[in-house]
Amino acid sequence: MKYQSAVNRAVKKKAAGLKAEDVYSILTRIPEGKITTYGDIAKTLGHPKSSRAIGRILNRNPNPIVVPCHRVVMSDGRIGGYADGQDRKMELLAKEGLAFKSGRVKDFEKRRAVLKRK
DNA sequence: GCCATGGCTAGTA
DNA sequence: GCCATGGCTAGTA
Repeated sequence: MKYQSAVNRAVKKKAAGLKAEDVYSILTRIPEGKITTYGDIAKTLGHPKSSRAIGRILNRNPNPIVVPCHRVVMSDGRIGGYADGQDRKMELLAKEGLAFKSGRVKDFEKRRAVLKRK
């Protein structure tokens, strides 16, 4: 996969510039009891294909106290990852009033926050 | 290469 | 399931 990575690099170079700070900034405005998705954050920041990169950024969340990254789940309502484990993530969400059904957030659509850039 | 994703398709029941 | 994506780091030279 040599040719592909060359192509990828070219494409990446064009798109570049996803700031961790912008990601955290959006997160701090998601209220308790609401959630969003990796993809929604990516789109809001103008990088519709960078959902996975968002996950990587959240993984190194420097300050879990002020940045509630447990409120970010997958696009299909599944829990998604968490540095301290999925169980911990669900525990926190439950505490904020969320419920789960077969591995997914219950009433997923109703729980989605509307994101605004800055 | 690895990954806290997502979207789309084939293939089963 | 498959694979494109993009940010990042370990590990080689």
